[in-house]
Amino acid sequence: MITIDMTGRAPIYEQICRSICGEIAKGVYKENDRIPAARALAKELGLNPNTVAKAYGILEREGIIYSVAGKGCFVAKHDGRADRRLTEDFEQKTKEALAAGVPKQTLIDIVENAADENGGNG
Amino acid sequence: MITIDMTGRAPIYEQICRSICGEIAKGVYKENDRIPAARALAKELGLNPNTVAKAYGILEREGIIYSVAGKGCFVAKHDGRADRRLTEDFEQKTKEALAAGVPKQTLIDIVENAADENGGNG
Amino acid sequence: MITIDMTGRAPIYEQICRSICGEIAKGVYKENDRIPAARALAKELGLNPNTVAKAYGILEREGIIYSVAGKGCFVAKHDGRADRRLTEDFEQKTKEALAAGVPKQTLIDIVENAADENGGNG
Amino acid sequence: MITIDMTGRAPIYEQICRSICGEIAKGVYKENDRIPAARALAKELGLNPNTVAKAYGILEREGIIYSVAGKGCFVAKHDGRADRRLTEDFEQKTKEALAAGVPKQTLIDIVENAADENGGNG
DNA sequence: GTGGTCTAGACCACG
DNA sequence: GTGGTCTAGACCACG
Repeated sequence: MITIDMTGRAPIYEQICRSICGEIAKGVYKENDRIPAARALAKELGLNPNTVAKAYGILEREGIIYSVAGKGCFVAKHDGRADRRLTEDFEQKTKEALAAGVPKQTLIDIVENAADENGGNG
Repeated sequence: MITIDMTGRAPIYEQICRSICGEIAKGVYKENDRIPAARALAKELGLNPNTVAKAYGILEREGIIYSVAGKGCFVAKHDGRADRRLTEDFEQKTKEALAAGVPKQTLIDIVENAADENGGNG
Repeated sequence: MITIDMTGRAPIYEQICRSICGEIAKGVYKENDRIPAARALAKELGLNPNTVAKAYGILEREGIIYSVAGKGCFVAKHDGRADRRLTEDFEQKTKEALAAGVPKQTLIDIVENAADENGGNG
Repeated sequence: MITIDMTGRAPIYEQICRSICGEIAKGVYKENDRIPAARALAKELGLNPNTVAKAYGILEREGIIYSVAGKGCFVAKHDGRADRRLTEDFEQKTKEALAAGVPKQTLIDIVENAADENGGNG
């Protein structure tokens, strides 16, 4: 399920990238699975087709998906890239918080609390 | 020590806001302490005075500092706002990662590793 | 209708903020309605675009509006923030007057008289 | 009792003006009473003497006090000017709120609530 | 000297 | 076209 938050501060194309990586990481989209056609997804989400195309182009350049002319886009061989993409921002913000002097334990507490609210997953 | 990462994606004024909040959280700047003059800080960092002024204006509107006409800007009464500002982004990214299906433990491992690299603080 | 009093002592950007909150409070701008483009409004009011941008930036940071890249600014979910903004100064001045020893009834009389002059609204 | 809020947004000289008008309105300073010497008041409040001098100059120009060379400043004949000064800002903010569409009754409620908190005076 | 405001003009990301 | 950011430079109130 690809969802977009129009009110969010993250660019839409970036949200699409992450959303697709999330599905790959969760195993919803497996290796060599076809992902939704760019135009169909754009229509479904009410987005400009160029925006979805941009997201797919980025994922292809990153080696997370590959495109076959006239066939569509497919999930590339798994090597952790999709998973890493989901934690990149988190890692960046972790470093920033630590650099600002926030104690490690404070961050872990935040993760624990958020996980509890999220339904005890993990 | 207020520092700016010109290569970073965060706006300069936002980095200034966070940097000052970090100093407040660490106790470097205490209640009613004067923070650096906007123009002096701009000169020191090689920035336009308006950029620093924007940061100070935001911090004042948020109640983290207050300005006294002709005197400068000072740290307002402590109430955790400065500390919260430092972990807001981290919390947001934590939620996004969890929502994307990243296991809690993966996030904690990232925090632990980053803390080690950061000098074992925490 | 967004209007500015150039002779007033309130900063222009603050007048814009309040004016927009007034339209929201009156229901002229409803949830998810688009507010005027910053540049168009600046042109209409004879202001520098930056001044309007400052107002919009403040309203967004306060959660009263949200911006969508390339689309414009929109009214955020209603939660009374816009309404509160319109009476904040009044409340502050009320407290100051009472603290200075002005009787409550004197203030109410002033409100009644002003309302009559304003066209008997209320 | 003349008091100043250094963290406040109102200029110090204006706070002095109002504070003295408040004492006059309350009858603490009566007609022809001598008000505190500018230099003494500045020392007591930790202010620049020029700031107090500016406030006294304004009150004299407004006819609220009069100065006698070598003797000091004294309360002028009562004619409501001091009282009006205390409600001027309130009246201004009342008009602004009404113009923004705030119902009269909302303002009266705010006055009532503030008066209750202020100790039921009025 | 200090911060607050505004104009002018430029560049950028996003869609 | 839209808002977001930044530089440059000016003027003002305040003390």
